[in-house]
Amino acid sequence: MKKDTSTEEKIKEAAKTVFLAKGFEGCTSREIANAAGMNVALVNYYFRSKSQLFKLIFQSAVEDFMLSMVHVFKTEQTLEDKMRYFIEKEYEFLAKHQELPNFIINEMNREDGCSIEHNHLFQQVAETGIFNDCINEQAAGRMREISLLSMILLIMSNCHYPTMSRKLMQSIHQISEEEYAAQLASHRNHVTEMIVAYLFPKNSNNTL
Amino acid sequence: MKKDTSTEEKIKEAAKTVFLAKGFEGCTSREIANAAGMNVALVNYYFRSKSQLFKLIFQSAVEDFMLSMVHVFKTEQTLEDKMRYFIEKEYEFLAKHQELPNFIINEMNREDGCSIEHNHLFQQVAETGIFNDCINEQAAGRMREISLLSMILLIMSNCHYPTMSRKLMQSIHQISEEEYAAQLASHRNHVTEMIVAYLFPKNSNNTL
DNA sequence: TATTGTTTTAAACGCTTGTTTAATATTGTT
DNA sequence: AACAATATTAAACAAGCGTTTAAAACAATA
Repeated sequence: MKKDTSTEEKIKEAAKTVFLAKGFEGCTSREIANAAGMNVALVNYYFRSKSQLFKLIFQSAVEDFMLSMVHVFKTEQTLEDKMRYFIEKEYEFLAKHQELPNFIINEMNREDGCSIEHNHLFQQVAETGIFNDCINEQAAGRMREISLLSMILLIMSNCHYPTMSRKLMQSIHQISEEEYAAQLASHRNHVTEMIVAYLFPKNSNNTL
Repeated sequence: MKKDTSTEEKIKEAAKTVFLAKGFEGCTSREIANAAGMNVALVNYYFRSKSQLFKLIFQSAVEDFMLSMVHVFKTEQTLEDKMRYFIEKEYEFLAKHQELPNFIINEMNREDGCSIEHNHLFQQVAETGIFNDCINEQAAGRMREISLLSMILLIMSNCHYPTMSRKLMQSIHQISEEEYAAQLASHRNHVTEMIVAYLFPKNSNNTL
């Protein structure tokens, strides 16, 4: 039937690149078609509309995010080590997908923008048992009493924001892309130690 | 001469509201004109073009940000108290200007987007002596050795991201706007204690 | 009141947008 | 080889975009 499956896939890939870089309103259907080396009409032939194609890309972007989370939380380690490992992996992941956090947050803020189908994705994270682990450790007095929301916020703030604000920080500090990447690596250590020390006060060995 | 100065000002105010909510590409000249209760042509009559008007709004938004910073750093307190006070004021400020962080970061990432004129604004912050204070305290061993960039990143991450990700967090945790605002208030305390404890290890009295 | 300069308007400009159409090229099936 | 189904194309569509125009309304001055 299909002459070449790759046409549909090529458009999808091009769309992902363009949408992630510029957002829904920041690009055109023709731009996506050109990036895929295809005719404009093919975008709608395969995906009905620009919005529909965007929704597809958005959902898969959210999934990418969640799965990178799930992978870490499934490992067998102490909760503290999971946190350390998670932050490490998150920084690695974000180095490869710089635009992702901004992309998702922008889209959620846009009117008529996409939203995430809550049940399916969040359940996967919950199934790793990470939240129960936290509650148990808190009950045992080995972890600071803190809401799940605050804990997630602490971690995501310190992982995502440094990536999202790259251009802003480069501008403020007048440094190159490479220098900032290097700074990020050392910042990751600060973030890890700071968060772990705060969440697990008794274990922490504060070294100046 | 001018029949009513408020026409120009009304357009500017409407533009600020609309641009902050939707970004440059997310709105139209007509939308701004309508929000101001004016004719489309008047936007270009007073501001030459959509882009020129946007640049004006952008610069004033960046200035708002910087000035709220400068105000805090000018106070007479210990460095640690300045940090506490700064985080407090930043949360207050962001509660009133929720869209600001996202607005600035998006604009800096957009191609052909605005950039901040570095010298003028950053110098004002530097003139408060905050950076010298840090260097001095570090030299005296009262503050952790950490780059200025990392310090700024720590603070901004934990202040800005919780505001920027409001919609995302509401969606993940299935909570209302009011509930999230309440959570933010308690999160601010965690952030303050965590950062202060990390930056000033000797002074910190970790209470679980 | 007549004249000037400024402010506001409705309409139009050329261009780009997302989407559709209708014709053509390509493939798979018999 | 002939036919049907799919894939691809160039062209067109109406709608919306930022911007300009040229005329009208208004205010100030003399």
